[in-house]
Amino acid sequence: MLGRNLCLENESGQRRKLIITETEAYHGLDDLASHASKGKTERNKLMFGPANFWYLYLCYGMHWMLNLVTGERDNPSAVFIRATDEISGPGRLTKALGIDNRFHGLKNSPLSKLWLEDSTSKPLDIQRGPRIGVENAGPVWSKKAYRFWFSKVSSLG
DNA sequence: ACCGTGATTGAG
DNA sequence: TCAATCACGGTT
Repeated sequence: MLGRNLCLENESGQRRKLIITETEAYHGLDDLASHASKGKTERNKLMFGPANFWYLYLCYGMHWMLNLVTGERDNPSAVFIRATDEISGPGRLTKALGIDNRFHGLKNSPLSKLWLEDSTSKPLDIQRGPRIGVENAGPVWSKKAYRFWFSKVSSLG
């Protein structure tokens, strides 16, 4: 997903496309940093469904967090979108784009007005490191280098 | 370092 | 019921 475009269509039919520059992986039932690690609940049940659906949840009562379910049914993995070009921070991203729980459970598709597509740019310098804000996920999972980002792109014209 | 803010969760 | 938690962001 890094380097791909996050695309949004508003009520007027205008489209906005931003390059995804930072993501985090949340990897299955074992991942103590993942909502899914405690089993299926009302909030996270979407993660246990098929891949390619948006998973939104409210964090700290204020910030909508945008994820894409990536694991197939009963394999609750997801990718958390933390930043794009122009917008840093997962909460600021959704706020800037007007993304909230209206997209929760919708498919990654233009029909949902929120979707991914290939970009004309490719990341040149992908880096990885520990995920943010998961210090309480235990000594192993809090340190996994499951955050990915880049700063340079090559334009394919 | 601290706190706003409110849904979610599991315990009782 | 209820208290603790929380994949953040802005301010001290």
